[in-house]
Amino acid sequence: MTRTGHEFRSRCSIARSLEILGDRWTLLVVRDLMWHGKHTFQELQNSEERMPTNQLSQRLKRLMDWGLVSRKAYQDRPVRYRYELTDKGRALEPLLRQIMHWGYDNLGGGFYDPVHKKSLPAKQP
Amino acid sequence: MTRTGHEFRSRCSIARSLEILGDRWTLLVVRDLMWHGKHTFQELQNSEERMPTNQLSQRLKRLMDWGLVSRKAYQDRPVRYRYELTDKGRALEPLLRQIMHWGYDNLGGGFYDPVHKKSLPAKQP
DNA sequence: GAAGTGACTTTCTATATGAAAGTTACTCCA
DNA sequence: TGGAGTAACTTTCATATAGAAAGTCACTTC
Repeated sequence: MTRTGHEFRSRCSIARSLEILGDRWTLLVVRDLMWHGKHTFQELQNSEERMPTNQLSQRLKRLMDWGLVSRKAYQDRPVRYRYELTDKGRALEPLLRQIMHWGYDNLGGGFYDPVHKKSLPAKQP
Repeated sequence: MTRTGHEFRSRCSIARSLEILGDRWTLLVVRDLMWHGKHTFQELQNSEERMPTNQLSQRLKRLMDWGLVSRKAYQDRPVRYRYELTDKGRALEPLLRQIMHWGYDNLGGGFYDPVHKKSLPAKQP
């Protein structure tokens, strides 16, 4: 399913995925929606990495454009939104786990997210 | 294993991984080294996506800094290099497969790399 | 009526991206 | 002997994106 009006730079499905996911923030938003129970704009921007609000706004827009995230108003006057992953977004879970796994094994440990929220000892090479 | 002098922005292993891999090009270089038998500078920049040479140069440097790629001269006068994945780099294979898989399922098909080099029919949603 | 809250948007500077051309150190061929 | 070719970069430069900070809007609560 391609977004209307978008031309991919390549026929490779990895290159295509990277056009949407290939930056330092997008997958952190997905992580927070998937595992950390963060669903409002405020909650998302209060993550450890402190994403700038303009980027968060942009990324949420892009994720919605591509159908990975949807939102619905949880109140009117003023309208406020709750963001959630769609099926397409939830399908990123194995990918997220692989990234986490590689980082944990190869970049000196760190948090290992969905399993425990605490730090595990770094693997000794 | 952290690179000397580098401060990660977060303790999350996903955020850490994205500091190294989170852009539109890096994983394509890894893909080409891993599956497409491309090992020289020239071969790498002749990929379908036509990565600019300055970016390729930069990315190879970063990948070497982090120990995901190594190179050795395959000739002197003038010296020319052959790039290869290290174990740490090869450990990205499952991640690459997951990205490919997600893209294939969710972005209208495209090439499905290591298995066949030809296009498969797009999955109908 | 003043302060607070949530969800953004705007502004601004710095860094990164990408296209193109240039450089270096050769080899090969006429 | 000199001109063309080749591989691996580096440099230049215009444009785009990133990131910090402050501002806006539509309320609610004290």
